Amino acid sequence: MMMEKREEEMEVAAAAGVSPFFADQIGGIFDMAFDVRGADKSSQGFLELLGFHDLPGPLFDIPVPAPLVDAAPSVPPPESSEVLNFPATPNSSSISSSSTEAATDTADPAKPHPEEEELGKAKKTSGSKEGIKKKGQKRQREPRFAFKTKSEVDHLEDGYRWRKYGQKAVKNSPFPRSYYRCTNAACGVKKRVERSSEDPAVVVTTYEGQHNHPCPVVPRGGHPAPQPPLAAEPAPPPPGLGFVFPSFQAKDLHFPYFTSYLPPPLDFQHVSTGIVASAPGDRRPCNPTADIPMRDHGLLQDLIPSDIRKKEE
DNA sequence: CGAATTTGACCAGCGC
DNA sequence: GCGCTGGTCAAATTCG
Repeated sequence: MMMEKREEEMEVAAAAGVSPFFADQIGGIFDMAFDVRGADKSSQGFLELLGFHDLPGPLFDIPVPAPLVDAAPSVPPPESSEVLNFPATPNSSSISSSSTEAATDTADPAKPHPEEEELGKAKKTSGSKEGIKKKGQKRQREPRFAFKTKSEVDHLEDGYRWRKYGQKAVKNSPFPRSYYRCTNAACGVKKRVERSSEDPAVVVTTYEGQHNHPCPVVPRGGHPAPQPPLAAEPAPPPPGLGFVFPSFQAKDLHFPYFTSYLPPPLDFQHVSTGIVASAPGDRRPCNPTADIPMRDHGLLQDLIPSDIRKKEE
């Protein structure tokens, strides 16, 4: 319906914004964008939103021969941004992202804070744990962003543990949409996973909210991801999604045109082997790669490399 | 036995 | 107001 419409629009816009960079600069391997509406763009970069606060230099240098998921149009949508994304799970070969529903305007002073929303989240049945939403108050949404991944598995490993709490059939799609919530009781992050009706091989994952805790990082069915040496210096859980790259080494990854941000959540162990946190010390639990001094350009800094920004300026 | 998943029901929001 | 769809709950079921 309308939500669907909106989502479609967002996705299109996302795809549109991506291509120029990805298609030309990295062979069109990745094609993604994030919807960070609702986030404070002026003070919080996308990576920060994700939990990537201190990212190291050139991030990735992944020889990814995989095909791209989406073709890339050209005019970047005004409100969507693009960010790298990577194959995450075994079988995933390529990724693309798309912004999704507008995370409702957190800018609107009249509307409650995301946190408030959590509390006020309407629970139909009275006595809900989550509280009761005030009447007439629109449901507030956390900033969201989505990305597409060409993968055989629906649920991509991102280092966090998720509990599935629902599944719904999606209109105009033969594939159901699954709803997951972070298993950390204090963490309200959610994510939706669905397959693209257009390309069944493509999994669309939409994250909503930010993790407020360190990631458990214990990739399913595998060796625990090499955790950064945090023991001596436990990093506080970043107010971001805190996506994880359980087992990849930043130096092994390099994306010339996207050196100031990291891609979202994904398990790189199947993309690049032998990967380890690139540097000890100041590392967050879920983003072993981290150290890139980031200037505050708001969302822009996360999306467009400085040299590109200069050109555009 | 606890945790995770499945699944039907219910509610909110939106367009008509 | 009605119908449709997305999103969430929670009981039942399955899994480890």
